[in-house]
Amino acid sequence: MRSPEELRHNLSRAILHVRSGHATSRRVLADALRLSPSTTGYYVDQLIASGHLAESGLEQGRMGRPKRMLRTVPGAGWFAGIEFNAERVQAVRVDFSGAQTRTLTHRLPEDADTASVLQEIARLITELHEGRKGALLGIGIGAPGLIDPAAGVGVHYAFLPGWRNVPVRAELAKHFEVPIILKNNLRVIALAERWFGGGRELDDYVILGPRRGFGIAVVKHGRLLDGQHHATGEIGRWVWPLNGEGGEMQQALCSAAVWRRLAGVTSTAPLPGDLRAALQSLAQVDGEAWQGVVNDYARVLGLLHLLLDAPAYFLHGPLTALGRRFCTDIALQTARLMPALKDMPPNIVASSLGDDAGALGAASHAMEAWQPRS
Amino acid sequence: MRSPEELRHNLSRAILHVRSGHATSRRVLADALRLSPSTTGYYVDQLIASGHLAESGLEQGRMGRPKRMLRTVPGAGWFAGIEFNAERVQAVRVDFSGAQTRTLTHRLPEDADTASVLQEIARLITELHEGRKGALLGIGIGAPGLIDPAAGVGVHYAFLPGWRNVPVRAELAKHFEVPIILKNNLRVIALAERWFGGGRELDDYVILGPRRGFGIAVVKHGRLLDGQHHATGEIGRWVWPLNGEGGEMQQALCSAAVWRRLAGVTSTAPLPGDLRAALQSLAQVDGEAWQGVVNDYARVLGLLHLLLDAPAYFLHGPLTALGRRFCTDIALQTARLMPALKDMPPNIVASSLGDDAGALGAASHAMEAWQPRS
DNA sequence: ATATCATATTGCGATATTGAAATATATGAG
DNA sequence: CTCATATATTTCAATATCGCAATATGATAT
Repeated sequence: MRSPEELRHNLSRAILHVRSGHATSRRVLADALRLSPSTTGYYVDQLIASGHLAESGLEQGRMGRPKRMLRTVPGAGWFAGIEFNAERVQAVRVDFSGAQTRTLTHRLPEDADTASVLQEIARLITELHEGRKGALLGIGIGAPGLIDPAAGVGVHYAFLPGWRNVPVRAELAKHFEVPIILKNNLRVIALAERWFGGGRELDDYVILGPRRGFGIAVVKHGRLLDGQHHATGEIGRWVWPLNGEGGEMQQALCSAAVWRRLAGVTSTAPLPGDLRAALQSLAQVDGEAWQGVVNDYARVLGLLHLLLDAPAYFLHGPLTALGRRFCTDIALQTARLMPALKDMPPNIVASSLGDDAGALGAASHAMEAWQPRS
Repeated sequence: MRSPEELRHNLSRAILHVRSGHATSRRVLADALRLSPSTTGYYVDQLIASGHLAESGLEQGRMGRPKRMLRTVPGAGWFAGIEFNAERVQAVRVDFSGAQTRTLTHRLPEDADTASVLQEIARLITELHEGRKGALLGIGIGAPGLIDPAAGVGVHYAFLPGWRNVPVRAELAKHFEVPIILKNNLRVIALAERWFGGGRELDDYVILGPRRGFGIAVVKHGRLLDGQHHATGEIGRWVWPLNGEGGEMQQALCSAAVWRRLAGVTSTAPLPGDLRAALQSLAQVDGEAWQGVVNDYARVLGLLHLLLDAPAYFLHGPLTALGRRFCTDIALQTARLMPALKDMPPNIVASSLGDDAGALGAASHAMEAWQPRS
C-alpha cells in the first residue's frame, strides 16, 4: 500500500530493525526492509529529524565508503511491560533503544482480587516512570489464562477470584493515554525471546513453558501460531501416560510436579515458597527420579521435534534452575527413544532470560506495535 | 514496491483471486488484494486487454450498482500437473480458469527406473496437449521422497532404483520451455486442497497422508510449514506405541498396515493390487480390528489437535475408501480418549479429492507460481 | 415522483518508491 | 600519484499507487 498508514508502518519497521541491531547502516537497513537504498535513506532522514534515530560514527569495512552507523535514541520515549499471575505482578521499563532500564516486582497478597490487581498494575506503571525523563509510548500486558487480545479483555483465569471478562485495556486507559496491548503470558515470552533472548537470529523456534501448567508457543516464519480455539500449544492437556487414559500431562510435568518427583515428596506436601531456588538445590541429583523426569520430557520433545522440526526449543520457567544438564540429558534421551532423531536431536536450551521474561516480552509487544505519530 | 517486478506480482495475485472465485468484481478484488479500488481497476483493465480476464455479466446485490463480474479466460493457456511414485505417473491438464480438463494415468512397470520415469513424464505432458488449443504456461511436479525444490532435483527416493540426485527440472527443460517447479508429494496435496478441495475457505488446515508411510502437512496462515531439516510433519516416524520403544508409527498406521489389520492377514501376506478397492470392501466391518485402528488414529489426532488446533484435518490416500464412518469414529474416539477435547473434537474429513490430488496440487503449484510476461 | 442512501467504478492530482546515475570514501596495484 | 575496484550514500526524473471526488446504479422511505 502506498498510504500514509503504510509509510508509518515502514518507519516503524525501520526502527525495529535498527533497534534489534540487525540493521546498522542505511544500506543494510535497505536490505532488511526489502526497500531500495534511496527510499531507506529518505526514511532515515525523516527519523533522524524526528529524533528517533541518530548516527553514531563511521565503521570502515574491508573496502569502500564507511557505513554511517545508526542507532535508536534512548531518550525518544519508553515502553512499559507488565506480566502478572495470581502470585505477583512484574513490571519493566524499556527505553526507546530497547534497553531494560528498570524492573519492579510486587508480590500479591493471598486474597488478591481483580480490582487490586488492576490497581497494582497502574501503580507500577506510574512508579516505573518516577525520576526518569521521556514520554510513555505504549503499554504491553502479558496476562494469564484465556485472553481476548482484540478487545483487550481477560476472559478467564482460574487462580484469581472474580477474574472473568475483565476489561483490562479499558480500565488502564482511564489512567494512561497510550496504546495498551494485551496478550497471553506464554505468547509474550515468545516475543521476549525474539528481542532479548536466543530467538534474535531465528525465524522459527518453540517456547517450552512448564510452569503452573505446561504449554508451548510455536513461532514459524517469524509468526506466532494461533489456532481456531486459541488452543495451539496446549499440550499440557495431553493424556498422560501417552497411551493411557485419564490424567493430564501437566499433572506429571509442570514445574511443581517435577520438584515433587525430584525431592521425593508426595503430592500433598506443601510447595516451597521459592520453587526456583528449591529446584536449583536439586540440580545435582541423579538416580531414578531424575531419569524418570528426563525420560518423560524426552518423550514429549520427540513428538514435538518430528512434528515441528524447529531449530531451537527454549525452556522457560522455574525448571531452568535445573541447569544445562537437564536440557542436554533430555536431548540425548530424545535421540535414544526416537531413533528417527538420532541424527537430528532437538536443540534444547534453557532461556537466557530470567523470571522477568514475560514482562520483557510484554514490553516487546508494545514496542512492536508502536508507530510514529505522523 | 514500485518495481515492474512487483507490478507483475500484483497482476498474478489478482488472477489468483479471480480464479479462486473469492474475488468476483473489481471492488471485492480490491479488498482481497488489499489495494485501493482505483489501482485494482487499473489492473483489471490491463488484464482484460491482455486476454487473461473477462467480464461476465452483471450481478445485482441487495442494493446499489451491480457488480461487473470477473472471470479468468479458460483459453488463455494451461498448466500441467504431474505426480508420481514407484507405481504410477499421474498427469492433469488444468486450463487458465483452473478447470481440470484432462487426466491421464500411466502405471509404471515393476522394473521402472529413473530414465523411464522422466521419459514417461515428458510423454504425458505432450499427450495432455493433444487436440487442444492454448499455450502451456507452466509445469508443476509432485515428487516422492526427499526433494531440493530450489534446484529442481529429486535427491532420494527409496522405491525407484537409481533415484538419486535426479535433475528433474533440467531434464524436462530440454523438452519444454516453460517454468518447471518441483515440490514434495504431500506438500502439493496441501495446495490441491486449497484450490480444489475443502481448504478453499481456510487459512489453516492439516493434511493427513497415510500412504506408503504416514506424514502430515500443516498449513498455518495460508503457508505450508517447513522445518530446519524439511522434517516438519514426519510423524510417521514417531515411536510406536507412543510410550514404548523401537517400532515406527507408520508400520502400524500406514495404509497397507490398516488393510492388513482390517482384513485379518499377517504382515507377510501379499498386498492386493488395488488397495483402495480392497479397503472399500472392508468399510462396513466392525469389531476389534476396526476399533483398534480407530483407537490408534484417535491417539494421534488427539496429540495433533491440542498442538495445532486446526479447523480441519483432511484425510488423503487409500484410507478415504473407508468412508465417512472412519473419520467420525476417529473424531468421537479422540474426544473420548482426550478429555480436554470433549468440547472441541477435531474436524476430520475425507478429502473430496481423489487419487489425482497430487497431480492437481502440482498443477496448482504451477498456477500459483505463474506470472504474466511483461 | 423524488429524496436519500448504499454500493461500484472511473478520473485525476498527489505522493511514496523506484532505478539509474552521480558522488563519497576507502583499499590496493602499478 | 594515478587508476581500478568496491562499497555506501545521495540525487532526481519516472511511475505505480493512493486518496478523494465524481459518476453510475439501484433500493428504500417519504
